[in-house]
Amino acid sequence: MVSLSKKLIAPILKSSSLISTVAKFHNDQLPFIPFSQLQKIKQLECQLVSTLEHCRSPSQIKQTHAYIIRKCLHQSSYIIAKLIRMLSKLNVSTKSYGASVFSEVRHPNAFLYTALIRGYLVDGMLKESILVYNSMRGNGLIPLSFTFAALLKGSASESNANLGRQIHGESVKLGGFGADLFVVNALIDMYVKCGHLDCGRKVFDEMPERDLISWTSLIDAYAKAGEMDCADELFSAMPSKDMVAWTTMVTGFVQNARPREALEFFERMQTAGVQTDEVTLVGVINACAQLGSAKYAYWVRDMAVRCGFNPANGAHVGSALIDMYSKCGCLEEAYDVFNSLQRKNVYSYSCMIIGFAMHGRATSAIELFQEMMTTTSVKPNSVTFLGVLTACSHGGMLEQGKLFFDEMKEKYGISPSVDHYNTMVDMLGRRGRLKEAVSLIETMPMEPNGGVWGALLGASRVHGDASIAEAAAGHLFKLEPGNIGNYILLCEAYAKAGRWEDVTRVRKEMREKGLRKKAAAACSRVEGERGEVHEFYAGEWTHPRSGEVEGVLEELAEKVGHEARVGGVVYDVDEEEKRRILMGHSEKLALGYAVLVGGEGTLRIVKNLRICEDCHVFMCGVSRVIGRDILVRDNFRFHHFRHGICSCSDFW
DNA sequence: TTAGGGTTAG
Repeated sequence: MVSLSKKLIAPILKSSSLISTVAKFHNDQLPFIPFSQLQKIKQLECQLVSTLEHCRSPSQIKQTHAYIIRKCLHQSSYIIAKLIRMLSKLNVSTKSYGASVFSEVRHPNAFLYTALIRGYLVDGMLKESILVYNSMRGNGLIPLSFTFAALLKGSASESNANLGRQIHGESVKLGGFGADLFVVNALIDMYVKCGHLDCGRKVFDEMPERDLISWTSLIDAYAKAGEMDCADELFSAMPSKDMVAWTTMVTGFVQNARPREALEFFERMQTAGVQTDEVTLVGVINACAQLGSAKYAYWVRDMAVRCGFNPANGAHVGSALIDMYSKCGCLEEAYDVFNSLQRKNVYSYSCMIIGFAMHGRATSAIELFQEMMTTTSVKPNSVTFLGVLTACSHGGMLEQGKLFFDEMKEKYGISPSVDHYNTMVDMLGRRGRLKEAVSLIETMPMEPNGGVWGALLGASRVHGDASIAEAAAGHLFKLEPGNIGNYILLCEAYAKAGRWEDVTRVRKEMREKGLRKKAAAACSRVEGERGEVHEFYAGEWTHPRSGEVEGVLEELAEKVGHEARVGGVVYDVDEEEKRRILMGHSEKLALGYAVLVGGEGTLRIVKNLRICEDCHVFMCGVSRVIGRDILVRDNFRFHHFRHGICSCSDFW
């Protein structure tokens, strides 16, 4: 790297006469640079800028900077702007280095001022960048379009729409940038990021001319706001669509948990002959992860290879693949991808640790974490610790987990988030240490959320502690008034403690509040014979083969000797009807279908809600009688049923 | 010398 700099700078070292000309000019000993030498100096500037562009570390830049000073070119706005930009790109704070380099330039131009503004903005120092802007104006310089674009971006990052509006006004008044696409696109983006999508849309509608960027950023904004219909409408109206626009739609559907439509869009994109890049691929991979279908997972890997991507080279694609394989129940494949990665970063490690944790492989997760800490320079972040703590929780490793929880703050300076507390409550609760869980909640520096109280309620239910369950449920009823699951958990806790009159009271309360299980919301997916995905909804016998599925389920129930856990049914109906409702749970329908079509190997079901106790018991039994492993992914974790036993040790 | 789409979470 050093030799590269020397090679590029070598011609400058030889041109001493030029250098003395430049020095004299900058020291006001020369009124102007002779035209014959001007071209040559411009060439030297270009060479230095190119050298800077090749720098890959702050020390290389500092070295090059030393050359620049020795050759008296540190007065060149062009060179110094590049230098500040590169420092910023390499995460050197502008305040610590860029600003002092800037201050040595006696006549900075608008480019250099803008570079400094952008440097401060990268560091999140909006105030300082405004000060630089003001001194730029004070020196009589006219800002450039991207000066305003940068300042608008800065206002967006502080969610300061008023400032943004002011800056835009100034750009119109001062520079006549009223129709400049850079400025107007930044304005749209600013409004959107400040949460004023309607204002962004208004600007868009009033634009005399729009480019791909105007369209795409608005489409993305609609997608992120959950308004896919509006996004779709805009996309259709777009006069020409490129890869980024298509990808925005694909990832938009993924962000809104609509993986099927994401894949449909991707198919349309390919039919339209649009190229695919890593970003598109990450979207498609995430869609497959959401579907949880192993077949799709293999399809996407083949496609990636066909498109010429080597997952081993791309951190984004690699991490997404690890996550997808874990979520599709293919842990071995996830680990293969992980091992094949040439460069592993905190994402790849975290994805893999979380993958192990999800599958109950606590020891593997912790070993991987320790490997990361001892053999690499990768620094863990809060998500890495979430994975590690989840692993401890699922693996019942309480003492180890407590140690990690303390260390993450003391040793690594990562303060625990509400999610970390959530995991700790789960970990303690699982071991029946309910009082300790309660005191931990009391020490939380932030308000406990529904997850924390839910973990406590779930644990109280399992351990039959009705009074703690009551307290937790009290908080949950306020935080999540429409969530019927909390009422059910409380009922179960009462039932376990034999407090039947309380069970009746809560059920009555539920009826009075008109709480009903949203039947259509529960959905399970399973792959058919050819890898096609079948969806089943609770209580809906609409699948073309549901008659046969019903028969299979009845047969299985008999073989297993299944006794329905009717306690979980909150409808006020007779026992027989309760049994029928339980038999119509989506994961059972999916299971029945998979058994009906037959096949070998692990049977994989993906559910969008937490698996209920009756289904859990049923799956245990069925795994025993059919002699196949059943893998159910619910919204919390994996349940791996084998020979009548589940990997979650019946705690979830 | 500038801009739009992306990876981890019970």
